[in-house]
Amino acid sequence: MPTTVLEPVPSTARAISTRYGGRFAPDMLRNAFCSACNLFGLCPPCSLATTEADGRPAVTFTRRKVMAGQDLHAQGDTFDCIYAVRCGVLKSTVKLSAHRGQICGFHMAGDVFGLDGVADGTHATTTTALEDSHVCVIAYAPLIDLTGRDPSLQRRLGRLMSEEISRGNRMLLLLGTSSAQERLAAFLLDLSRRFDALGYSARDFNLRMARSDIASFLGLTLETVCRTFALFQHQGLLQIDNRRIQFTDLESFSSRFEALLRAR
Amino acid sequence: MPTTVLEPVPSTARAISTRYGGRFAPDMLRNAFCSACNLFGLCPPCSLATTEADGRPAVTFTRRKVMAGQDLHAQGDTFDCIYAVRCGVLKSTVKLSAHRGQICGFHMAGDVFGLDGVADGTHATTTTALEDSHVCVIAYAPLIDLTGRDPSLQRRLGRLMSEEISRGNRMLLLLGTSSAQERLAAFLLDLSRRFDALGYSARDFNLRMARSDIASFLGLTLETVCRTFALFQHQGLLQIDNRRIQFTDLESFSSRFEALLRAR
DNA sequence: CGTTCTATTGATAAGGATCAAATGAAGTGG
DNA sequence: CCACTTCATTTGATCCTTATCAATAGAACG
Repeated sequence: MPTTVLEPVPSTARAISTRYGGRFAPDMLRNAFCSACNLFGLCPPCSLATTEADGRPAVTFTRRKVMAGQDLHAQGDTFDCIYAVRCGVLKSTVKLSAHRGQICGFHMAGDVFGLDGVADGTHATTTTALEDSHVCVIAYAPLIDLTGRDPSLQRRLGRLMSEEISRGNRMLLLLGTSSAQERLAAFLLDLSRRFDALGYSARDFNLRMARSDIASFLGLTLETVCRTFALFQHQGLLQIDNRRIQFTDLESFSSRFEALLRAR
Repeated sequence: MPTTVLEPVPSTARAISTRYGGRFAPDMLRNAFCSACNLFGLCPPCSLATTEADGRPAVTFTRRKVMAGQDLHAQGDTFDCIYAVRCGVLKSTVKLSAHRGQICGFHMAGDVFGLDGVADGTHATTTTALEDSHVCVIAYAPLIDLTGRDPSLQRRLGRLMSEEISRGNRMLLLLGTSSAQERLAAFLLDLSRRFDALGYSARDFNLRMARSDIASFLGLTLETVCRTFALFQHQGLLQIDNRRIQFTDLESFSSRFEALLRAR
């Protein structure tokens, strides 16, 4: 049967975990249903269609817990598996040196990541947990074997990779052509949509990442991110209290910046 | 047999085609060997292994000529095929509006592109020829069918997509963390390496794209690109004459900027 | 409750954008 | 083949956004 295993919510969890290094944020656990995962149907515990004729699981599959601040894998590590987020949030960074790097993505429940390692057999990014997180670990080789027998899986993997290419291109557009305000607005709107898709509030949520992470992701400095938050607040677009964001009017915020992006 | 069909070099071609809109640049034709193509082995005319048992070609495959300045496909067009460059150079642009866009890649002989369309069945970019170009057009659906029977093709397609993801991430790093000098240097070094791989000179070549294209690709203005070229020339790093680039000492140029990128 | 990260805010500087004008290259039609 | 048009490139002057440097305030954690 398709079981949608939920991690037990630790009873000691605080109402709102605002800070990096906190325990599991309960709201990120609530919706960690396999049915919302982009690999739904692949993991033995959450799918009907993943056992071979002889009853063995078709895809090698494990779970892994990553504590806040810990690396799931580092750039240069041998690639042999991809990941799906069960709960928590992680970031992937491309590093050029110890002092220069760029966060190229944040991963939330249901997101699949690690496909950049397929190209040359080593991970091209370092992935780090922003809060205590659980990931599904899917060995890549057996997964690829399975695609030979399962065209729909094949299509889904292809779509996942393609989506990642397009997402990258949209990020290039953002970094190449937009102001700090536009970048931060686009970032917030993306987050908002993703929270919405997971069943949380789209207009009231807690950022899971530090200002410096947002800055790196957007190609800005953390001071600029701070100032731009302050600006949005002064303009009455949103309320910000440390990591909590509350949009005054999400619709108008959204249309305002989408118009801005389209213009010029 | 694996035939390496070459386009005939038009006898009227000028010695060096420096300008957008010229005829085929002969040096781009010389090495349009299928063996150097990233889809080598897939096209009936250049491969042994692409016919079905009944003798039909396994992959639907055509050629297409794109004149300088013309679009091969536009953003939003229905996706049904991917492309490989036979000769010429093309650019892919993500557009947000008529006035805002970002070039996210230049494609040269042997490059495969168009995989961004797999995700939602429409092309996510507009691809335009910078000079008269020939591309191989490979229908995607039959190609995917074939991967079920050809694991090595499957792996190659996966690697192509993954490589594209990584390339995007490296571009994000460049746009997010580098100065104009670093961006232009990285761009020139990348071009140089690609020309080298195709058998051309790595230190003396003609740019196939306008300053404005380079600017868009690097997230700069064309004036900044001009000034940065001028700066490199004043520093004795290279000679530039319109679109012709000649490196004084490619080794030192390369090590200089790779050190710069790693530092800070 | 002090230590250590993280976030905010201010002052200043610099890199690149913008505006503007001139020069140069390529293509066109007489 | 030349005058003319058009588009690409170069260079200059100025402005503006964002980076940098610096200091303070605020959260989290042992």
